[in-house]
Amino acid sequence: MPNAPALRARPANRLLAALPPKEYQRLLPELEDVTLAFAQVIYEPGDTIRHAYFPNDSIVSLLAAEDYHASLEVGMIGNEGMAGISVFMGVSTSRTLALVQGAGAAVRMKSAVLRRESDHVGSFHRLLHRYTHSLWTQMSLCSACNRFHTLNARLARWLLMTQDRIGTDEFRLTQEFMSNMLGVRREGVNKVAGELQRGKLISYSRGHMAILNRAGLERISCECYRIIKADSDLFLGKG
Amino acid sequence: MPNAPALRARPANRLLAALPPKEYQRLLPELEDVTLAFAQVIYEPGDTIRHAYFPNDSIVSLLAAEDYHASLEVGMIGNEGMAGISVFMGVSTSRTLALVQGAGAAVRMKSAVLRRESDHVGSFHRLLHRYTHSLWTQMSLCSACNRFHTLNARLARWLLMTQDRIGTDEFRLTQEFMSNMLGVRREGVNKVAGELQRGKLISYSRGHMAILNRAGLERISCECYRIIKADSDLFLGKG
DNA sequence: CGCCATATGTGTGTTTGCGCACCGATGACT
DNA sequence: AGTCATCGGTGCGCAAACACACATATGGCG
Repeated sequence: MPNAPALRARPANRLLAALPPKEYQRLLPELEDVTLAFAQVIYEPGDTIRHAYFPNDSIVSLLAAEDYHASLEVGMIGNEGMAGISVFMGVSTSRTLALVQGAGAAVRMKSAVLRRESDHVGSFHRLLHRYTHSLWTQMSLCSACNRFHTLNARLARWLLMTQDRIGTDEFRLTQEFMSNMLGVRREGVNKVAGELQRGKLISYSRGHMAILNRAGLERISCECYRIIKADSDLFLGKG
Repeated sequence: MPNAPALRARPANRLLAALPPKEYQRLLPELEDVTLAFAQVIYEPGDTIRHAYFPNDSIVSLLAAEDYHASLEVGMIGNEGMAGISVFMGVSTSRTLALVQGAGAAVRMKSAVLRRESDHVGSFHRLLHRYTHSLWTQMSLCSACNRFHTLNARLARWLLMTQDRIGTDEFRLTQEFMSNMLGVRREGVNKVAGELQRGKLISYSRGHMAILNRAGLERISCECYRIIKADSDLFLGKG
């Protein structure tokens, strides 16, 4: 068992951490440590989903990709969740593009194992149901957010959500990348990111982003950030 | 059992119809016939979900409502599905606004019964999982559709989806209502609906809409319509 | 050190949809 | 038959974001 995190008493992934210790111990042999590289593609539309990924300090983004020049993030998955939830719902081919938005560590589990372990209504099953609902809520909120809120507010929200999941003040990120997530052009991101930088809320250069003033970003961001975070924390709290 | 559709051999709702006959017979005593009125509110954010609704020829829309003047449809539920899927996922309060977009018949089931009947991994459970995934796909596609496609194409898509679920060429529908679904102003709907009417694709007057040329609408609509329909039909076929 | 792919900054003109204001038409109800 | 709330049509100014076209900066690599 070369890559199994056998010595780790408590998982870094909060979804796994919400499992009863006994359940987690049972899953442990099936978990494999992996490192996710920036911009790595996890699933493409039509792909067979071979593994479910539980990020530790990495981030996986789910994208609805219209074509090469029009994509939009529909879900952000960090240590509060899992990528590959379709498998749990009985569908083993991906409908969305899943790619690594923040490099870092994750553990993964074979789809067959996920199916086996969630094929009866127990702690794991219930947890995945709750997580599905949480991601669902995130999706519908972001849908409205993308429609109604200014790019300013949305960028701030997105940066906050990213920082929450990656856990550090600095991370790799280009304007081009952000534009793909927010479904706008790079020039648009340039404009509002420039404003944030001049306001000393963030600082960036050649793909290196730093959050300087979280409180300031929270003020600029729309309510969506708070609501999504509250819902996410709630489901984990109630396990 | 006053309102039970006891004599109905096969259900009009395709989700229920996809159940093995034996399972359906077992659920039958728990199903209650209801008539849903146009614009009736099924759930509001924060509401406890008391029933799950299986439309026959009615339509329930799930809305993300920013405030009174900014709402957006995030899911459309007709005879292929069920409103109240949150209950299945273990959450009994609604996060979205669910309202009747097309008046008609439905059957409903108490939330407690839904929980009981889906609390083990059987046909019903698996079917609801697949439906959850289908609605999920619809949500993410529409999210991108709302972002990238013209109002023209989106209105055509929405009308087609509505007609598929309501089953007739004519139905009640105002521009104001459409604007709430599509997340745009009434004036915007007026503009493109006027074009469709002049092109003899639809005809409408004072809340009465008629589809005159389905094929024409399909040409104008974006691909999203076809993709969503294919995915929806697929999951029911594979039941 | 110099090159170059990558990342960022900026300008111009156009389109889409918003906000507001208002008019006209009509169906339902008294 | 008259009233009135509802529904539909339209014009105008504005803001956001688009498409396209460049200019500039810089880290990494030979």
